[in-house]
Order: sequence, then structure tokens, then C-alpha cells
Amino acid sequence: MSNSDKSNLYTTQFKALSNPHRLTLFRRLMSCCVPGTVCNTDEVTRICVGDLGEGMNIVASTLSHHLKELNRAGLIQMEREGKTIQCWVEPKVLTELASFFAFTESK
Amino acid sequence: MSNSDKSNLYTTQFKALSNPHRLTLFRRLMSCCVPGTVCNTDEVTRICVGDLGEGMNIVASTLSHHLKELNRAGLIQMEREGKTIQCWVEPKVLTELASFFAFTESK
DNA sequence: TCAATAATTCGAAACATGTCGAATAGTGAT
DNA sequence: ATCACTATTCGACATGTTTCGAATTATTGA
Repeated sequence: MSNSDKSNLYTTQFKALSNPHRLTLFRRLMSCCVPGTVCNTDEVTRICVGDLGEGMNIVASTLSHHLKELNRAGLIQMEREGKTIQCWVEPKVLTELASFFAFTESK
Repeated sequence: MSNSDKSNLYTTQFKALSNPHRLTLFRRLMSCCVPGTVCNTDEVTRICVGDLGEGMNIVASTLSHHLKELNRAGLIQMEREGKTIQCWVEPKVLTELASFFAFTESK
């Protein structure tokens, strides 16, 4: 992956997290992590679309749109499971984003 | 700081980093870090506004607007030094953003 | 096959953002 | 005081984003 591709990915990911509703959704899915540790690969939280939007004041189509954005940005995964669609965060996504702020990379 | 204030700060900061020009500016200022380590507090890179925009295809007023956004988001500091205005990144900003992705926080 | 549930797609309206050029303001030197 | 240099503010325009409701698709069970 070229440097400009990496930059594009970061801007896309940060844009996805720049909306309050999307940040809320992402944080709900991030809760697979034990405080003070890196995410446990073996126990990733999976939540279906409907449950994810629970208590958020948005209609289904808006929720769907936001999850699609998070997915397009590579921040969350989505997979149909019977009648529902399950969502989760791959731990690698978190470690890579953390490393963006921790290390110098070429400009 | 309340949880919703923290969320607002994060969305503001991610929004600031979601623009390609602003991400480029931020990364130029991030280069105070030694690869594989946390930023060195004693040697923060300071670059003036004009030099920061060097080689980016934007006019001065646009550059100024973007730096103001980064500053409003708390991502960069700005200080007049004679005829120029110097910009830099406080290392604490980087460690706090890295920790967002490394740890679980309350939803 | 039909109905119920879960979720997506589409189009439209309101709102926010990125960009520029022109005008303005601060600083230091002549 | 005036000039050159550095940077910001302002207004305008084009482009993107957020949101909703209505229509559509996918899946399962009766």
C-alpha cells in the first residue's frame, strides 16, 4: 500500500469517526476490549444492526447509512446471520489506529 | 470532563483529521516523534504557517482556515514569534488519541 | 405462498464544509 | 510613516453530509 493510499485510508477512517452517531456505534462495538489491555482476538463482541441502534434517536435508514460508512472505512465488519446482520470490530483495526498516533511515519 | 464532552472532543478531533490537507499538516508537525517511541517532550518540532503549507496546493487563506480548525480541535498549538506564527503538536495529544483505540472506555 | 421481521436503497430537503479572492491586521526594517 | 512580509478574516459559491420517509430486498416461520 502506497503512502498516499494509507493517508486516504486514515482520512476516510477519521471522517467515519467524526460523526457523533457513528462514534457511538463504533464505541459500542469496541467494548470487546478489557480495560488497560489490547483487544482479545478470541472474544469479539458481535451485535446486530437493530440492537446497535437501540436508544439512539435515529430511524433505521439513517442507522443503516452510518453502519455502511463505518464498514466502507474498514472500521467494522458486517455479516448476515439468519434474519439479522451482525457487526463487529476487528482488533487489528484498533491497534493500527493507535499506532498512527504512537509512531512517526513518513510524511 | 463528562463522557459526552469527551465524545464531543473526539468527534471534533477526528473531524479535523478527516480532511486530507489537514491530515498532511498534522503529520508534518507530528514528526517530532522518534520511530517506535513516544514523543520526546523536550524536542517538539515548531514550524511556521508559511513553511507548513509548502508544496500543498492551497492558497494562504485556506491554509489559515485549516490550521485554525486543527487548533480549535486542540490538536495543534499556535503562537506568534515575530513576523511568523509557529505551530506545534503537544505530545500529550498523541498519547491521548492513541489511548482511545487501545483501551475500553465507558460508552 | 403469505405475512412478519430485519435491514437496505433511493430521492429530497436542510445543513455543513472546502475553497478562493479581496480586504484587513500585525511585525520589523528602511 | 511607509513598505514588504506574514498571516487572518470575510463573503460567496460549489460540493458534501445528515437525515427522513417511502419503497424494496432478504430471511424465516405459519
